[in-house]
Amino acid sequence: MPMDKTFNAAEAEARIYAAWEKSGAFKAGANASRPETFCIMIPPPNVTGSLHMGHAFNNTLQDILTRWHRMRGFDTLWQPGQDHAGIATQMVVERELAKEGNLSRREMGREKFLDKVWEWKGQSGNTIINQLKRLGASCDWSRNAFTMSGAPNAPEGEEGNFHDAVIKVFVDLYNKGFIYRGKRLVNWDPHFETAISDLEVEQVEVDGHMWRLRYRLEGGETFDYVETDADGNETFRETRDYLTVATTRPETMLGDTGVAVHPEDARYRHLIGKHVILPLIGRRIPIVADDYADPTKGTGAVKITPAHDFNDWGVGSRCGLRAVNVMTTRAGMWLKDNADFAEGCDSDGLARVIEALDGSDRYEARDWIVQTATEEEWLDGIDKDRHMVPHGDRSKVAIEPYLTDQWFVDTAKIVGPALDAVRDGRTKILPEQHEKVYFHWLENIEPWCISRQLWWGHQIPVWFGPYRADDMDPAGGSFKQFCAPTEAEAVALAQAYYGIDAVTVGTGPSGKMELVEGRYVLGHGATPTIARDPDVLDTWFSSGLWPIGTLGWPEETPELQKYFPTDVLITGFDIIFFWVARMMMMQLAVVDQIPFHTVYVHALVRDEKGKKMSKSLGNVLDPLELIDDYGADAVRFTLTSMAAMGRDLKLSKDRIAGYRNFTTKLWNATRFAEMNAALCRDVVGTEAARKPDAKHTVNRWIIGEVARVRMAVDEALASYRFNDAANTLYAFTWGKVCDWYVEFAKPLMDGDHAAETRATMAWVLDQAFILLHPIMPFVTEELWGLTGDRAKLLVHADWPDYGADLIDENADREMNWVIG
RNA sequence: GGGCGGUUAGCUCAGCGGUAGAGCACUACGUUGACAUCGUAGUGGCCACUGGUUCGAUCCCAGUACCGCCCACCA
Repeated sequence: MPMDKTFNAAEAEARIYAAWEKSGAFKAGANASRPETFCIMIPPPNVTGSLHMGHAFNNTLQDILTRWHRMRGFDTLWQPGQDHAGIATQMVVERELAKEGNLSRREMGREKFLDKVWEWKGQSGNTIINQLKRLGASCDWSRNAFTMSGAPNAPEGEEGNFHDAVIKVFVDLYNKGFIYRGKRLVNWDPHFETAISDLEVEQVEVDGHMWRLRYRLEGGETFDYVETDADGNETFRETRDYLTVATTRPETMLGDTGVAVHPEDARYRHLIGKHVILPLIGRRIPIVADDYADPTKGTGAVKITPAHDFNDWGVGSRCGLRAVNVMTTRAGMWLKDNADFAEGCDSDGLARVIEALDGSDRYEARDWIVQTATEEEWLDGIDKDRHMVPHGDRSKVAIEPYLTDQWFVDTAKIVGPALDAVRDGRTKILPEQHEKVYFHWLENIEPWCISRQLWWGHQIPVWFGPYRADDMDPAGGSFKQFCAPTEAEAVALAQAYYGIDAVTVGTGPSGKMELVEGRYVLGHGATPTIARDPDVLDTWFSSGLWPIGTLGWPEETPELQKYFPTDVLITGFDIIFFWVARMMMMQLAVVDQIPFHTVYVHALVRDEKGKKMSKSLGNVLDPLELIDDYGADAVRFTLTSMAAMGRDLKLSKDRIAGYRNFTTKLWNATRFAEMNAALCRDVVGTEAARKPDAKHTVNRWIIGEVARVRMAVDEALASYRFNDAANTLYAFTWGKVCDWYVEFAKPLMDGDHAAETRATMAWVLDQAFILLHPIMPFVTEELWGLTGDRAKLLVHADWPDYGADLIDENADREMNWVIG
């Protein structure tokens, strides 16, 4: 039965993928015939996720490298898995619960909610895996990993030890002094009510206002406000009894504890040390000198709100200003029962703002304050102002700098080795331009806030208890920390610390301290209770351990010994900081080895206008639809051909259609060979891997072309020039084999050269299938199966290594004369 | 404010110290026995601009313009 005229991708792909899996073709070490290993760690997609174009691109490149190495006989592992994605997943599940009219997260409580999340993961967690299979990804799915596997509340079927690895690393880094807890200003997401890291904040330019407020000097004092030009000539003079400050967030004035001016600013320096009276509440706040105040900006005088602004926090600590928090975790105003806030305020003013604003949203408070300032004439003016406002990257709401206790990784202490490894070339980042970005970020690294006020994640393995009498925290107020991998070990630490066995575990640390003979001791009869920190770790803390965690660390598994350090990490530049830099730091800190020797950073897949594809913009191309329409091979080949380093790629359907046609072209060249009994199965004595002994110029020429393309493809892939590999193969297959060789071969199918031509054609096509296989595995697999008895071998096809010795210069010359 | 990238055919993009390349689109012709998801032939470019290096620059260097991105911040 003759071949169909086209490759039926829709029918064949699922069948072929199932056959690959059934044969174990993707298992670690499959087809290994040499000692070298090759290992790629998949960037774990969110377990809530579904395949988008970026995944398709990223995984196509990984699959090409993986298949190429596997075919060459490397002991190969492409390690798959998913990330639990704390905020994203919690968000999705909460939304689902709301849709179904369930209890809210808080109503159902932590344990029940986590059960729901696991349930949800069980239902939809395989979505992305199945989608990756449709792409043709040759991962070893039997090793599929999950960043929450083995967590205490994980259900049946979620065994694994990733959780153990995460907890062990936390404990290790804690004991080494690389992790600490501190009260600091953090980026607070009022929607999710959690701290987030600097990286999870995105600056969004918004139309806003700059309001100028007048703060009266204490005691009705006046001064002459004088402006001068560059030459020192007076340009303006006015007697004032106030200072004007400017702000884009008037509601924060309730937390002001100072006004800063530059120490050299002639307009104000004589006022340093005096006080102004905060409108509304009458708080008396000092005028302080600090370089932060820039005489050229605004009015030169800056209101200082240490509890709600990062810069102001710095000024406050330099100048000894207290921090007054006036907001709730939902960014409403917190004024009632707020002792810090009430301190130093006049009682009438206090009562008034509490009445008007307590509990109200920050933006309502802003409006009220502006309106009141207008009515009471301490609003100096309003300017329209377009400025950047920090937003949560998930919640899309404006974040608030917020004063809380959080856990931090002291990144400065572990960043050195990660910098050195790239500086000395043990790890290369391609394209090189990204190394600069990597260096710049790491050289200026800030402490990493790793605690999140979420439920879905690895709970922080620290239990709090009261301080012992002879070990009081000099700062006071804090709790003794017991950091241990398990509750039992934490209790043991506590027992040792308190010197008694009767330590209980509760929901809040307790145990009374009493003053006895000048020393604090645990109260008579009171037994100390310790309680675990309810917070969880930043998702990236666990995914930062992906390379060792997926290979079984801390156990010395054979896979860990064999495949670590891994070889190449393929990822988009958008997570260099989130993930790559942290994997470098963490692997080096934990096992003192680089996680991979090469980082290939690819560009983003964008829409036709060059915008990042995103659901909210509605400009996404769905790779699965494209696979349905054009076949996985066409999608893969398109992405590969556009994968030039360092430049974003914009997808068009026309282009994909073009590469779908390419698969048809290859298919039909094979069909021609079939009609002429010029396939491997037809050619007696021809083993696909052996070059036929050809005499005719055309045959000698095409054999040389095959050798050339094999060398070019290897060279391209070895240097990660995926587009070169694809375009070389395209030009070879279509431009050389189909346009010229098949045409020249037609008349040779009868006559003296018939046998050698058939053998040559069979060999050429066979080689084309092999060389194309990493990029378009489905159609080549199908063709391979059709053309010979090698179907079962195909997945393990041996990659050829012939070279220049197959090139026949004389044949080249003759053919070039004909082809031109 | 700091940094990075881009500007090449109508469109999307490769490339490169020495007659400018691909795909798509377009034009004309073609039911040749692999393929109309095709074939043959063709149209189409001062390679952003200005200087410099060079025997020679689209390519290297400097600057300009516009576009895009990243980081930091604007009280």
